[in-house]
Amino acid sequence: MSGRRANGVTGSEESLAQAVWRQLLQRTMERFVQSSATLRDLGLTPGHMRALLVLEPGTQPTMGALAQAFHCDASTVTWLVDRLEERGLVERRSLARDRRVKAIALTPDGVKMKQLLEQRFFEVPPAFGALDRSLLQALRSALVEMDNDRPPAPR
Amino acid sequence: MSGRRANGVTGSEESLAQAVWRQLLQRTMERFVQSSATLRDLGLTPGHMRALLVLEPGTQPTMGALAQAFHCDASTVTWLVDRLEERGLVERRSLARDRRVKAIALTPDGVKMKQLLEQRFFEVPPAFGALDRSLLQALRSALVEMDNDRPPAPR
DNA sequence: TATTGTTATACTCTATAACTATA
DNA sequence: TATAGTTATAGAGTATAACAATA
Repeated sequence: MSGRRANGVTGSEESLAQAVWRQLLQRTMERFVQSSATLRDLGLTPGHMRALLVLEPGTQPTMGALAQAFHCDASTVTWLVDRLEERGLVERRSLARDRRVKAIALTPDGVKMKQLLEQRFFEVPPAFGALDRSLLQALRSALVEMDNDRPPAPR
Repeated sequence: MSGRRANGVTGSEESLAQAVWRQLLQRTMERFVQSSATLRDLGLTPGHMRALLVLEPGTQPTMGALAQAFHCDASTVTWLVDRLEERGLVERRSLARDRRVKAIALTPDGVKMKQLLEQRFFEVPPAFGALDRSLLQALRSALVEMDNDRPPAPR
């Protein structure tokens, strides 16, 4: 696996990028595992977290839009929003223009909880924060490119 | 949030690292979501994946060791290993020195499946592979440091 | 008596299908 | 008739407690 070539890139370069990317995925996976401890502290479930990360203050997506964002079934969103409402983190709002749809908005408590959660979840590891500015900028460009590479319909 | 300071680092530097780290976590989260499609292709569940990523060919951890690695209950490991055995990916081995413990080893099929899975899961995004060698090396050092920063007992 | 792993059981999360209320 | 969301129900995944085998 170490001497292989691809795209005209030499084997050793390929393998460096591969090793670093792998490490990156592994460190971030650990971050997710750690987040379960954070969640316990805040009295939240992974479902709560997922919702709080997607919902933005000032917006009020419909149940259907949330199902799309979460890549899950409509009934699952009903269940999840029930849990969030029980915790007082979101509220269902009926829209006058079409009384079938429900718009989901963060409550003030929900906004606070979201901030708390993001503060902890996205906390920058010291070693990463110490990286050179130029390196971070190059990395950011690459990340933007990766974002553009994504297929338009993420089903 | 943009003008805050920490550790004597100026606000704008702090905020660049923060933004890039956040992007990084978001890209890798997407990678996990994408992996569910890969899993479907391979006929595996997220549980299968988790196990295959942890198990190494040539090693045979005990059930208890797996429970620690997965941060889960002993009975959950029993259940998970049952699923893996049904698929022919692992086998339980009794140890002569202590006939209570079961050692879990990848079967030849399991090794193949692990390779296939890792090939796809750790596939390097082109934009990342195109980064400068020096940048990748700096990043690798930071990642190693992050690894060392981890608390020794990850409960 | 303590430890390793399993079984019985219950709870959470997720999906499918049938339903209610609007449109 | 079609659509947005809910309810009834079933299945996967996870945990707690009681258990069997071994130390």
